[in-house]
Amino acid sequence: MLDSPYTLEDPERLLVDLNAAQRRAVTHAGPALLVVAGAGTGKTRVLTRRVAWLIAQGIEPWRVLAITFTNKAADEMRRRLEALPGGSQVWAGTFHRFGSYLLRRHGDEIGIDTGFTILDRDDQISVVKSIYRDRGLETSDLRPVDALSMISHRKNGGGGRTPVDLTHPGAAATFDTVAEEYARRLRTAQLLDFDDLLLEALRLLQESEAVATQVRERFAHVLVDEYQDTNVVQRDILMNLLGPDAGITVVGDPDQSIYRWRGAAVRNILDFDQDFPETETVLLERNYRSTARILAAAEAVIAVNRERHEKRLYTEAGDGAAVRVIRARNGEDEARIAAHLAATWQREGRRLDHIAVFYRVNAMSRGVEMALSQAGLPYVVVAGTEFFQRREVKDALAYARLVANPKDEAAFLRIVNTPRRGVGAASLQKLRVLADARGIALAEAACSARESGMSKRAVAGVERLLALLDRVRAMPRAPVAPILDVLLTGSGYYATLEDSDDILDRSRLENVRELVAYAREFEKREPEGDLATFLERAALVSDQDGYDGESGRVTLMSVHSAKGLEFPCVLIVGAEMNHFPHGRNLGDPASEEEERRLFYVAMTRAREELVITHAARRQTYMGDEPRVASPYLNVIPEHVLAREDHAAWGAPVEWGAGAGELPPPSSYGEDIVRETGSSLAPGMRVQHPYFGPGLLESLGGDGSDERVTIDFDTHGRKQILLRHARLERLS
DNA sequence: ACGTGGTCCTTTTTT
DNA sequence: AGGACCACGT
Repeated sequence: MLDSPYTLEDPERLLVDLNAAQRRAVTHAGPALLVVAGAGTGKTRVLTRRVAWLIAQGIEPWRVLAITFTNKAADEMRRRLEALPGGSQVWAGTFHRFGSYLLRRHGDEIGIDTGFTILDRDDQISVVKSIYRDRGLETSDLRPVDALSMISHRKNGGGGRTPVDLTHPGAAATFDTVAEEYARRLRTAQLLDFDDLLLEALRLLQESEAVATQVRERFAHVLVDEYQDTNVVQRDILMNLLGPDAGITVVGDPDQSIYRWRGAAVRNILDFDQDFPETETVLLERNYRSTARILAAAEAVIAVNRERHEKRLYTEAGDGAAVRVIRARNGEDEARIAAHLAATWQREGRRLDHIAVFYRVNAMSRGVEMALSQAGLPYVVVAGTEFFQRREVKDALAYARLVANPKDEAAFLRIVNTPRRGVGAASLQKLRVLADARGIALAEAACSARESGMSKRAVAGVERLLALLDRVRAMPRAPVAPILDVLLTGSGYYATLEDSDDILDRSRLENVRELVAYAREFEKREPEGDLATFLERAALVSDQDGYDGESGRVTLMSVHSAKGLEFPCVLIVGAEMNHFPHGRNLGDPASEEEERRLFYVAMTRAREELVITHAARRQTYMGDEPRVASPYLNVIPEHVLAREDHAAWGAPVEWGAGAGELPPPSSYGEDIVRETGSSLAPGMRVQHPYFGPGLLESLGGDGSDERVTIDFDTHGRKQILLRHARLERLS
């Protein structure tokens, strides 16, 4: 690009298109800088420019560490910095990748074998479940996933409340056993879970003076993006990373902290100036992304939160279109409306990849996907990890993991009998006994299968597998794709899928082949990369990594995955009480605030068009249920909204493939509320947006003072001012 | 050892 | 409505 600002010839060029606050951030010279950057204020740009600025000031690129929230963001930053001499030597990546990087090089200093493999969530669950089986634990005392979240909670510094209630008899004892055995198994199998990557990296910096010194001497400046979503372990890593002359820059927005549930501590950003002395704070408040109406709507929602530090976003963009709130009859209609809107936008000349649909839970993508297909609109679901979590892909990777780490228990359990080798539960039980007796990893004990007392057939099966693995390990410095090919062919994995007449196996085969293709691509992209690196990349993909902004398709994703992105047109579906905010997060003020921040994140992704939909009824696993609009929709000032009700008029409406207009909406809001109010009578079952269902006992007052008494199922008897409450009648 | 069918349970978000 | 788990039969 001709006018790229990324040049060292004239560092001032790095600043020309920045506003005053952004410039202050980019050029700051002190030891610690906190950039509080509201949504759409250009923080990514500031961060990248700052790296370039530091390099222009004479810091060697390889002495810069940039921690991003996704690999995608790291790639993006590297791409921009490439224009600078040495720019590609900046270390850019996620915290987990940095942890892995340190441990791969220096782990042995603290007793971690550098040939470790990484355990993902599915693997974690399978390890825990196998502990339950081997130790005779009861899942009714404590669910394996709950044991796991407690283990994780404990490891990452335990922000927030304890995720699981251990007062249930047997739960505490079960947890202790699981936690202890889990740690032991990971250690003997040279496995690190996601939390370990951070925790052990921290321990490395704390316990090895040599490594700490080396790292501190290397990095002259550390930059961290999305600081509001870091946890205390990550903060401690930073504190241990900085040499006396090193600088640190963090960028974030407390209002966009959405990962408390996995240990993120908003306190990190709020207390940054106490953790790092001589901090200067720069506030970015000018929003370059959204129209004034969208911004006003979003601000109204976030303003309800009490735990925040005030900041005021402003935009010089025009008012823009009204934020549309659409009430649909049910979930299917809602999805059809979403597809219809996308089709309309497209007809108006919008690119499909400028349109995004966000949902609170991934399960909601299904309905939207169906509606889009029926409308003939191409779409893409952004869930990068999804591919790597498929059974067949995990199987293939498990083979590779065993090659890299012969002790990898999770990988071993996964494929020891896939395809069938006659090694069932009974055989594995015997192997476990042997492994425990010798204090070695399960997969290691497999080498002594003969001595375990397994059946002849099982021993033969295990030995066939071991021979294959040995053969591959003997391939000297082979690239990854051939390794995978030999494994999948030699094991009979390909053959099994090819010979199957199950339709699903067709696509499984394709997925496995796609993985091999991915491996080839990896080799091209990172010629230096070995098998361990490949496996690390595969283990640490993030959902956004696969996102292509120019796919030409409508983009579907969870709100969490949408973090950091922006789209001209945004649709938020499922804006209903108990769904968004999610029912599980109601009742605890801190969780409720996080839900609201999540909604705020969703809204602030939009540049020009924001449409929020909800359904009057929805099919849930409990059956067809009446739904109440999200309370968030009640705090948005009406003058920025356009409410449309497609549920009020009886008959279902067919919206064909982008044909025609939506049926004339009835307006709702004030009118409907009063209408509903006057039709209320004692004895009715009603639904309140905050208090849920209840029995209407009496009506009183008049005019604007009209009030009702309701005995709520879960909140007891309350008097409610009718003009404040959006009551709905339940059948 | 392994496939089948029935039952129960569950439903958030992800590196 | 879908998946995970168990019991049973081969």
